[in-house]
Amino acid sequence: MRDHSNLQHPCGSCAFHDQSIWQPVSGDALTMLNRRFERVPLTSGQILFEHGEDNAGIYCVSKGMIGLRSYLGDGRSTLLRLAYPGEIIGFRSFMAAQPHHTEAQALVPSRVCMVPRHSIRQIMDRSPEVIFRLADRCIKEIDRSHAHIVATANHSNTDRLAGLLQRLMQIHGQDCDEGRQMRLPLTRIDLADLLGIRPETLSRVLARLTSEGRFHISGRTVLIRNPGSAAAR
Amino acid sequence: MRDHSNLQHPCGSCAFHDQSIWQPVSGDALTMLNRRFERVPLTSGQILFEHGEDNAGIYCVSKGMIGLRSYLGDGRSTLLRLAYPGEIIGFRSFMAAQPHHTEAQALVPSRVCMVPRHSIRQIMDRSPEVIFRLADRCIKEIDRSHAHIVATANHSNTDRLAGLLQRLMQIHGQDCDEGRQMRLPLTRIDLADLLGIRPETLSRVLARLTSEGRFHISGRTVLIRNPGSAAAR
DNA sequence: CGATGTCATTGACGGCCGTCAAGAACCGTC
DNA sequence: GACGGTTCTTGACGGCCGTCAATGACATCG
Repeated sequence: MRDHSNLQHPCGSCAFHDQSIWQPVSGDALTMLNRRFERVPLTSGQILFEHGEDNAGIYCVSKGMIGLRSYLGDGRSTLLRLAYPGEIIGFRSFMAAQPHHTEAQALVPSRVCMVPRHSIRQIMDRSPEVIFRLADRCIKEIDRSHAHIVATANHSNTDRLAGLLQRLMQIHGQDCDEGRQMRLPLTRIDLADLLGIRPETLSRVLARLTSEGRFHISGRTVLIRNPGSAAAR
Repeated sequence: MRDHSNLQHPCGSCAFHDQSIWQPVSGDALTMLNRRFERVPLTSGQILFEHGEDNAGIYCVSKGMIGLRSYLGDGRSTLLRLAYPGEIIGFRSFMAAQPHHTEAQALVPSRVCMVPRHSIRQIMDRSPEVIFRLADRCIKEIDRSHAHIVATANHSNTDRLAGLLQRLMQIHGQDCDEGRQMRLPLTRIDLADLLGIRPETLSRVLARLTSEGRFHISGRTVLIRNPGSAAAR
């Protein structure tokens, strides 16, 4: 449709290209996006941004897994949620025009794609559709939070942990002779944070799941035999 | 600045007029807003919209208190949050262009101001600033959810209930000889939902707070003596 | 006024969770 | 391979929570 249509889109190589918030960008804005777009590799454990830091832009996870933590006044932190490829992080801080309220850390070797804050405004002016894609991600975040509240109120910690392991297994696991196996990408403390319980309790819930035969857990190795049943509970 | 400047703004009579998402509307859009803007009184217990219903527009609470519930498949529901004057509801469904995922119910006699869905798009086209105000409310909702997760992970139910009662007391209470008093605007079941516990447990936590002397609770009547200390905990 | 249904409290009981503390397993580095 | 630090597990214990069940309080309606 335009004379810029032969320009390559920076998200073009991503599997979730269609879902990218930058997908609607074209024309002049696409040229700008290509110039300012930056791929950032992250080692396991590396901090992408810290609590209190000024917003540098919006990040889209393209590989790996990013953990978002909330820091309390006294230095303690709570893992709030995990972000996977296709998800964007840093948008809360960007939209509120405030410093980050959370810390982002790569929990496995990862890569994110960053678009600087100043460029985003210009891109949005030329491609307003981006705003609605961004709003859509906000909605998803709200839905996720609501689902979390409802799950907390209606399911036992055991069942919620089983569901969490199931989801992690889908993403991080690989099939083997006995079923499906993975190396847990999270510490016990982080797992406990996601459920809102203490690490000691988490150890006991894990032991319970193992003794019930639902999972076989040893250290960071998790195995599910007979992955026939797809439903989590 | 414009020849429409003598037009009255429909939110003008609200105390939180400055914060209204419609505050930036002016000119032609203000005329349209005035024509489509509708004040809806609600009796206590009245349902504003139901789960599964199509979105009719965005509502702004102008008086009273609205409860937002999530319905599960089996008919059980969970009170997710309370909305007070100045807060908007129905925006999730509006922005996602989906039917409502929650049910809104007036928990005390209330009034909301509604702007129909079709008009909002036209108003937004003329006053794009409204979009950013709407986004700001999304951010607030996300922040609220994050604070909820952190509080659940780091505070006992007793302390969280004390904090909730304190906040309710600020809004619904009135000073009396002995301190500050209110009639609880929530059933035990709804209070329990907000904390993610069972009604029976809530009764016991309330009894605990009373026996500790932090509150004096009898039925729906709650009293705090010596309201000197302002902090919740 | 009595009937009815909802809301709220209380008791008993088992089990789960939080806390403290000690020890085991795992990891990196040297 | 030894070391030190972190992570993880386990035990003991008190207390809180979920469940079931029964009772009491309250409002509404006929």
